[in-house]
Amino acid sequence: MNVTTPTAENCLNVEAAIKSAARKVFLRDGLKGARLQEIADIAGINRAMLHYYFRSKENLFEMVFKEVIEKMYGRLNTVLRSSLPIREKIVAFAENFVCDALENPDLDGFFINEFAQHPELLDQLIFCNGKDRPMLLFKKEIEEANARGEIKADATMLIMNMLSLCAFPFVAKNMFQRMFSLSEAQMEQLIKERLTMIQQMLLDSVKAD
Amino acid sequence: MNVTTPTAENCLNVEAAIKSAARKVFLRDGLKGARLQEIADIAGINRAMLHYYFRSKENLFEMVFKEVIEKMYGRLNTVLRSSLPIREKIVAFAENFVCDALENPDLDGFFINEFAQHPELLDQLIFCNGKDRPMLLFKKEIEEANARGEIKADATMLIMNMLSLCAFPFVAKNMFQRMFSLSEAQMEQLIKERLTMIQQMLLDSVKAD
DNA sequence: GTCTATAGCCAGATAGAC
DNA sequence: GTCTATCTGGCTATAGAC
Repeated sequence: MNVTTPTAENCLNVEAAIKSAARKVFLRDGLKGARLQEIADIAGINRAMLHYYFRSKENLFEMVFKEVIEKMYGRLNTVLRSSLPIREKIVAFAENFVCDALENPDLDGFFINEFAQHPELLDQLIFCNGKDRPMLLFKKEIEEANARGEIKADATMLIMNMLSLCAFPFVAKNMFQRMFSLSEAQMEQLIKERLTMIQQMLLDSVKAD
Repeated sequence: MNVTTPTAENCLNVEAAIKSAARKVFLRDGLKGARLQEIADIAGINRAMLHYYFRSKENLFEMVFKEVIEKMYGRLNTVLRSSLPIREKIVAFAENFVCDALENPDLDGFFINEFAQHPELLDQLIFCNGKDRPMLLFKKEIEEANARGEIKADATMLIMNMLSLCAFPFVAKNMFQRMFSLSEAQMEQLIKERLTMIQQMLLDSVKAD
């Protein structure tokens, strides 16, 4: 390989570096909190280059955010579109959600915060892009399983409980770590052990009795 | 009453107006997101006056934040320091937490976010002020109830579950409302109905079986 | 494509008249 | 105590040389 840096290739490298850096910083600090200087530093370029490749901060953010949404859809759909029976789907969802979140610990907090701060932006991305909405499909499926008498649960509440139990420890990770003086590793261990318990809680909560 | 505005009284009024305005804006937008201009507008004064009464933005924030912490301690201690038996304490905690959160819907999200963004600031306020830590006392109480065989539950996990089920719907309020197309009133109604269910889930989760 | 320099904006903080 | 005017700094964005 020659070192005469072909333009197109360079371009891809730089773009990839920027996107990677931007994802890191935006996920940690949010739209308002992120600084272009830091993204440029991490990507190994200067601020002017950021504007050359992506016109504006919001542009860059939107791109990162869309990727995060895609990732979320991906991990949700893997389970929710499967043909598992309802109980196993609940268990698989929790497993899937928690394991993915362990790999991207900032993701849930980022999502919740940006949603709270920029509802208008997120509306478009989530509801107006022609995609199905995994959670609404799942809600329907729960209602059908109810009608068939397989489970007994209010669909909206069940989904709320699933997301609460799965996501909150990540959203409030800092708080819990300090509250109980847990190291990073201990916290991760705890969340892994907790998975079995919350799966059981969720199953118990839909038992027709 | 004369209208010749006694200084001291005026001072109190202005200070109270500022604190009230600051609480509103900081709770909604966080430390970084809040604008002094808006706080001044709501308090009916100009920015210069803010700096006259409170030296800096961070000063003002700290005051508001301390009040929020006090409020939290208040609502937690009411239940956690009571002499209720452990099961009833769990039920009462959930009821207390949810009802208080309904009255201050921004509070939980504010707390979680600021905690995530400024851990250093919060350490001092929470752990170094000579107060007891309600949650740690409660953890101990759970462990003792376990030792006596009254319940069977890991203390840390139980507390995580309690906080997750109680707080997450408020933290992710926006998301849930849009996900299920719920109005403000519907969301409030849902959370009220949900209370009984999460109390039952928590009780089920500590049943010694 | 890459850089330096700078424009332009906005927010927090301060000076100083009244 | 209250106001207007201004300073200062940080950040996004752009102009223009190379």
